[in-house]
Amino acid sequence: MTEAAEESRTGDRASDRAPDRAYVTLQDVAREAGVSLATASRVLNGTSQVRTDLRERVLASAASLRYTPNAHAQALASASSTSVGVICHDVSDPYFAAVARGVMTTAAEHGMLVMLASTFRDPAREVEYVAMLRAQRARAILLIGSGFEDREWERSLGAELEPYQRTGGRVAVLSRHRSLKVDAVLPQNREGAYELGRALLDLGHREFAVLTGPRALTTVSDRLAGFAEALADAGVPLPDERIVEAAFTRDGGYAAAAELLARGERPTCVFAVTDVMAVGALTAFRDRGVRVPEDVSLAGFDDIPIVGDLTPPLTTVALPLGEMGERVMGLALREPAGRRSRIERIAGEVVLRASTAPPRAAGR
Amino acid sequence: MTEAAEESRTGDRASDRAPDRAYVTLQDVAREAGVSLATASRVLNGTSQVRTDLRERVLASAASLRYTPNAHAQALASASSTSVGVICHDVSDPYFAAVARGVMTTAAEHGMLVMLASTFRDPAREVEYVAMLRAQRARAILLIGSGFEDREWERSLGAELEPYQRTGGRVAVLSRHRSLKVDAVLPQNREGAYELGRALLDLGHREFAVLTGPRALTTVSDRLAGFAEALADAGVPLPDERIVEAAFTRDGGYAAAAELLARGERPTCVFAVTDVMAVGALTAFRDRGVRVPEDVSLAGFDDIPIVGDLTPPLTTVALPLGEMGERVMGLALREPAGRRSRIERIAGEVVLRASTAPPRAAGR
DNA sequence: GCGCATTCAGAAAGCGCTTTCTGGTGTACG
DNA sequence: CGTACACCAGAAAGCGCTTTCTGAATGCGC
Repeated sequence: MTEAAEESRTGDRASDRAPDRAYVTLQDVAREAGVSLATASRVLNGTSQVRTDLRERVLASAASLRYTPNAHAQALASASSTSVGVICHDVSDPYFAAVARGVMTTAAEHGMLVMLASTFRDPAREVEYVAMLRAQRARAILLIGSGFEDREWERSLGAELEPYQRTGGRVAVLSRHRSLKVDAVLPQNREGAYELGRALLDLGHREFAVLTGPRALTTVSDRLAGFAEALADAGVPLPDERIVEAAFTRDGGYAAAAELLARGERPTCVFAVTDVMAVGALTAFRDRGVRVPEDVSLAGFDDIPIVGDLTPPLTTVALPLGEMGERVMGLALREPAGRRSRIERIAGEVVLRASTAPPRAAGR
Repeated sequence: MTEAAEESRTGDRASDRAPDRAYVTLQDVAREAGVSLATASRVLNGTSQVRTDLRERVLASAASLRYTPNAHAQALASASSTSVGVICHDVSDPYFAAVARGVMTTAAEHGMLVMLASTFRDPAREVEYVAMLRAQRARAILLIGSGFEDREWERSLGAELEPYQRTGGRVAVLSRHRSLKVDAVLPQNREGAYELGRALLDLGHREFAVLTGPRALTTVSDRLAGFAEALADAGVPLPDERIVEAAFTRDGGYAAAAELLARGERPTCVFAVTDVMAVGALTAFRDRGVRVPEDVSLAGFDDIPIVGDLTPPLTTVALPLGEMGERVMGLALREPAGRRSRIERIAGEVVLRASTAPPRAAGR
């Protein structure tokens, strides 16, 4: 308190009334308005009625002092926070970027701030971020991006999430996470892939290959299973050597396509489990003089914004990415309805574009 | 304190020792370890020496109770926060996504959480977000994305930022913001565009058009100025009707290219001020049967990851987007060196790809 | 006109931490 | 053997808010 004296001393030559160093606190506002702390708080939060003249004095002094409440103090005192956490694999992946856009739109509508974390596909980091977001008392935690089918990982993630939920935290996921009892938005990966398979069969293809990411990712295994099922139902084989596994990225797609050609495989149609991988595959084919769709048809999954601008535009299974983000955020923000976790299924729609065509008569 | 009794009462039938409803607090850890609050805090933060046996007891009970510190309480008590705010126009724009990736990498290295806000190019929202981040006592605020050349906006943004900085907040920007006294990472837009212009002139082009975003964006005006200067230096005209302004997005690029053709203009070379616009333009040309580069050469700016996968791959001015994100985050985290704002300039490098070629002899 | 319900402002008790300040040991030194 | 000094654990004072609790006015009914 001796400092207060000093402050006004040094301050009398400084700018008008701005405290030279420290933040403006609610206390300052109350003092300037000549009311108590409690009253100032009530006015600013509209918590309860306050006589009009006091009300206006508080508002005026808050404005003139450029008061900003300390969100940490508010969070601490009211045990509620105004931010949500979102964990994804990589913001720069167009799939996540599109979903994140939807998430942020809905968050903004609710006045929420989004804390975004990228795990760069490191499961350990995912668990770590959950802990950080828990520490921040995030209102909700959103897990965007495929789960891993890995017992140990599920266990440690669950161990972080469970106490968080028990103390009132909301959790919602996009994509399937086995064994996580949480609200979820589930793109119908299996069904979408099945229908894509059907559509490609209808075009006349019988020689398929698949470029895939790590099968431990639920998204990968679901899409793979759906596609394989479509072929199986039609009695069309999908030999193991026609399934090439690589990183779940553009470069992975490039590498997988290159590997496929290097193996001497010449399918008439290639399915990349994500558009991002398909983009890489497309370039790999181009670099090696394999024309799409004349020499090989190519299809992806997701309908990320760029695929319509590729040459040729990519056949894919369209998912409403932005809407998915909005819905998962919405789920997390809405009051939980009882003990059961809510599930929202999102259907994918096969969109045939110029990257797929009937196979050439000779089959090459 | 009467509750404590009740708690152990209700707790004796419940799960092992987990408090049924509330968070585990440092108090709980201290009690379980049989030490004082202060000691527990010191152990967990390594603030000062603590006798080994006490140390271990604290660590053990923290682990067994799955204690997570309340970040708000920490922030309040220590007046320092562990999160930084990032404001961009739109996460789903590949340019921002790439920069954001770099930002998050560096943030993660420093154990910082990133609060990401998208303004969707609404200046008012930008100011609003600064206020929110100020309330959150973010360690630093990063403004990613072009500034506006708009006096009123600058004034109100400055009014939010100034008190924030005065109370110890760091601010760093990517792109030029007139009149903001802050640390900055500045891509050399003008110089890059100048050199791109030179390179295109060297290919033999003399008939140019430019597809541009709103000129109030500093990034746009800088690139436009640099490009125009290169042409002027070579005595090549750039008539107004060859400059088409549209939204700063992929769709804007599409619309601008369509408009250019609709005007009956037939330049031999088109410069889109960003790759994102160039992507749209490329599709517009394709849709209208204008071949790139046979009928018209097309160049962009930024070198976003996708452009190498387009057909044809796009000539552009490459910027190290990820690195730019890392550097702006680094600037914000590093101790300010005196009163002066630090500037880091980032040079762009012209990358000629297949989307540009010498003009056809006849000039169409 | 008096008692009681009803408003509404202020006092004060936390929220869960960090960080002084205080005081009790143990060791080294005169 | 007593004093000085480290060293380190605990007590307690906040950090800036929200929210109960308290109490002083006011308005109303009978």
